[in-house]
Amino acid sequence: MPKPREHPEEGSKSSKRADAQRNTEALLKAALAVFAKSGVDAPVREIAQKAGVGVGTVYRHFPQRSDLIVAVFRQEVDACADAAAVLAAKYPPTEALSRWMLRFTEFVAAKRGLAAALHSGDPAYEPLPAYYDGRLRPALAMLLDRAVAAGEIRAGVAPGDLLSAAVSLCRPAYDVAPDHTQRMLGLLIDGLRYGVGAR
Amino acid sequence: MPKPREHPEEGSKSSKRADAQRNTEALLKAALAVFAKSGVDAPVREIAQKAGVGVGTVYRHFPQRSDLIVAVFRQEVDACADAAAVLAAKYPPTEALSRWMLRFTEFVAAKRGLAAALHSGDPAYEPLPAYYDGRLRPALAMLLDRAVAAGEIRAGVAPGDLLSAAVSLCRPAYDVAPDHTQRMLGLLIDGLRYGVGAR
DNA sequence: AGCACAAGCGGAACGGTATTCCGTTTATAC
DNA sequence: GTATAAACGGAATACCGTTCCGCTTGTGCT
Repeated sequence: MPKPREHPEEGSKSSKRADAQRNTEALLKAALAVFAKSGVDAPVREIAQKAGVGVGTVYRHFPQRSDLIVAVFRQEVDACADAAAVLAAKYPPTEALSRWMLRFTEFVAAKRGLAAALHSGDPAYEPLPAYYDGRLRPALAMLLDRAVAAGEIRAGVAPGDLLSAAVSLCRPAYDVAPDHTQRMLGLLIDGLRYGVGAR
Repeated sequence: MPKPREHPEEGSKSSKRADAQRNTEALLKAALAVFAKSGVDAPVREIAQKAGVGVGTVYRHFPQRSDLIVAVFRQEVDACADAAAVLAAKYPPTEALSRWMLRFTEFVAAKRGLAAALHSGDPAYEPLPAYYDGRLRPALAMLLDRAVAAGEIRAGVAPGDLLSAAVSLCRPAYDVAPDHTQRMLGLLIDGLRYGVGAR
C-alpha cells in the first residue's frame, strides 16, 4: 500500500500530485480569461477546454462554481495587493501611489461582472469583502505612508476612504471616454498633494 | 369576421380578454412568491405551475424574464408607496412614519435578490431606480411633512437621505438578530425627533 | 341561444448547460 | 519495475429556457 506522504509539503503548496497542482493553476488562469470575456456565467466547458482539461477535472478542483469564482477573485486581489510592493520598490513614493491607484481602478473595472455575483446574496461570497479589505487596505496604507514620509502628500487620509473614492470614480467608466478614470485619478492624487507642509 | 372592440377599455385595464387578465395577475402573484422562496433565477416552470398555467402562457405575458422581474418589482414598489397613504389615514403622524419605515425595510430586505439583478448591467433594469425613487420618495415626503406639521419631528430632513439611511440599516439584517433592523429604525426615528421646537 | 373567429392556452419538443459517474490513465513510493 | 490510489476525461444524466403549433375558450354578432 502507498505510504502516507513523506514530504507533506513540496515546493510551496499543499501535498497534491504535481499534475493536479498544474491543473489547478491552469484552471485559474483559464477562468480568469473566460470570465473577463464572457462573464461569470460562462459555460464550464469553455473554461475546461481553455485549460486543456475535462469538465470532470473542473468539478474535482472546484466543486461549486462559486469556489472557482472566489479563487479567481482572491488571486486577483492578491496580485493587486502585491503590485504595491513592486511599485514601491521601483518608483518614487507618489508616483508609486499614483500608478497603484490606476492599477486598482483597472482591477475594479475588470471585476464589475464579479461584483454582481458578490452581491447576489450567496453566502459563499460573504467572506470576500473582508478579504478584499484586509489585503488592499494595508497595501494602500503602505504607499500612503511612504508618500507622507517623503513629504509629498499630506497626512491624515484614511486608506479606506481613498479606496472607496477610487471605486466611485470608475463607476461611470464604461460609458465615458476611456481616459476619464485616469484623469479623475490624477485629480484625486493632486488633491492629496494639496496643503503639504501646511501644519 | 369579429369586429374591432367596441369597448376599448373594460373594467379598468387595457383591452384584454378576461382570462388573460386573470392569468397576468396570477403570474405576478406566483412570481412574487417563487422569487421570494427561490430567488429570481427560479425555474420558469415553477412559476407557471404555481400560477396554474402552462409555460407558454408565461412567455406570452412576459416575453423576457426581465419583464416579469420588472413587473413584480414595480408592483411591490407601488404596494409600498401606497401603504404610506393607508398608514397616514390610520395612525398619528409619527407613528405612521415609523410604521412605514418598517414596512419599507421589509420591502428592501425581501428584495435583496432582485437588487442583484438590478445591478447586473442588463439595460432592461435601467429605468427601475428612477421608478423606485419617483414613487417612494414622494410617499415618504408626505409622511415627513405631516409629522413636521404636527410638530413631532424637526424639519429639514431630506426624504432621499432617510431612504438611503434605512437601506443601509437593513444591510446586515440577514446575519444579525431579526429585531436588529427594528431597533435601528427606532433610533433613527428618535433622531428625527431630536431638537423639535429648538430654533 | 348559436356561431365564427381570433386571442389565448398548454405542453411537447428542441437546444443547450450543469453535474455526476465510472472506467482509464498517471504520478508517486517503494 | 510495480503496486496503489489519486486524478483524469468525457459519456451519460438531469434540468432549464425557449419555441412552436394544434387545441380551447372568451367575445361580439345575429
